[in-house]
Amino acid sequence: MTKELETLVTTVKPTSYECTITVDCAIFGFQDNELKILLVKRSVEPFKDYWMLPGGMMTEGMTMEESVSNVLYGLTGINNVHIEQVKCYSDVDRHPVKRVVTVCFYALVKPENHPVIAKNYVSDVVWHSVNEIPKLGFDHNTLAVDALAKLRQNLKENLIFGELLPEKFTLKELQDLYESILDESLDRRNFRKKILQTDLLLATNEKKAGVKGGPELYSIKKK
Amino acid sequence: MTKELETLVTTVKPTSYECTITVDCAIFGFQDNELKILLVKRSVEPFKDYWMLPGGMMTEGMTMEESVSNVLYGLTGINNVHIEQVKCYSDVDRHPVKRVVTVCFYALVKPENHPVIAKNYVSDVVWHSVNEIPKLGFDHNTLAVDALAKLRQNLKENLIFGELLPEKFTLKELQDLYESILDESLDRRNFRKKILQTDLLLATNEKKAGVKGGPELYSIKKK
DNA sequence: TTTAAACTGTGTATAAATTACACAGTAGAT
DNA sequence: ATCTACTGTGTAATTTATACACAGTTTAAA
Repeated sequence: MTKELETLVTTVKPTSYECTITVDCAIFGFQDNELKILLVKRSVEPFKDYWMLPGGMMTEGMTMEESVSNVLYGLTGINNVHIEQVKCYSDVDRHPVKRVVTVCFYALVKPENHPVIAKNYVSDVVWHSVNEIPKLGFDHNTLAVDALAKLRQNLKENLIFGELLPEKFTLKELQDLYESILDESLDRRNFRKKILQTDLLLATNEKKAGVKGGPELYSIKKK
Repeated sequence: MTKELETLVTTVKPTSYECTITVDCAIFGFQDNELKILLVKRSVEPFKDYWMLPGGMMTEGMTMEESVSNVLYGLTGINNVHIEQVKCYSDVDRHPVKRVVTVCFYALVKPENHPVIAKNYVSDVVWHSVNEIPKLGFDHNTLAVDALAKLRQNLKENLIFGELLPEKFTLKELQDLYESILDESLDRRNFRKKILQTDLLLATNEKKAGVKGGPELYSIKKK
């Protein structure tokens, strides 16, 4: 009981208990008509040679969001990408070296535009299908599952598809993306109807070459 | 640029940067037919005499969830209450004394069963209507708004109403609760139809005394 | 104890949203 | 020139959500 009360009454002092905070990011990309997640292989202990979600420390003077942006920039060279917070994880033993609280985010990027680079404590980087994620280091399987669930939820609620497609895309490509993320197949006519009446897309009056039928190219309407 | 790369490559070491973490909790209760939120008045600087969400430090050896439970226990004496994580906040300057990252939760409790107590750095405690929350200390107005939004979302998606009602309640009481949380009025017959076909409720075959019409009492079905 | 007031409990018709489904036209490949 | 694989389009059927009224029960007041 004393312990509980102690927690409640302790206001923050310069000497208060401190703890390391990291950010981890589920980076999703759409490649070969499939939703992929970016995994990095760790070259140092603990969890040497395990695949993991890319992440890094939250450092002095930076918010978590800024820290995630830096992780993204370092791996893919991308800036200014939309990220979403997924959840915070604080199990006492989740990190073997010391106590580390982590906050998970997800981001959506276009793999083809941003070749990924392995460096420093990362020995390998790969775009991996979300359907068969291997055993990851730390508690990253949990983070990955939660991030994907959050992405699906956001897609259903808000029709957000961020940076996953090229600037100009056909409705078929968009539908493939949706089907891939939601892992279910959608009726073509109904999908088209629904997505067009949201007024989120702009017809470019260009047709995509190289594909039979000559489909219209759309872009995302800037509001 | 050097700073960005540095962030990415730094794996956690025993000497890694550390930061204080707090948990704050939007405690919702249903009282006088209205959704209330529990606010505490702070008796110490900074933000002396401001109303705030109750909160406390995340301490060594405890998860955030455990820390929140302790905050709840200290204020209301309740144990084992269902809590939901809302979001993590990491603005560098959100706390004037030192850098503090906070994670916000919400909890649902029955005010009548749990008289609240002001003690230690709290000089006053009050159940306050969610519709006119005053200027709170720190960034707690943001947390409160986000917590309420999350509660509404969860109510709509999952029909969760946790500990907000007594063990046995009438459909009218449940509807009042919904209307209060969602801040909109619902059709009585449609509400009844919808809630009964979810199969979440159990008719007790008892009637509530003291109210005209003699309404049936229901309880939440244990699954 | 009678009456009035306030509530409970119930079903159906209408509107809105979602789903299922087929064929003619166009571009690419042979 | 022809075949193939794709695009683009509308309507009917189903499901889901909404609107709405009256008879029965209990309490409170006369």
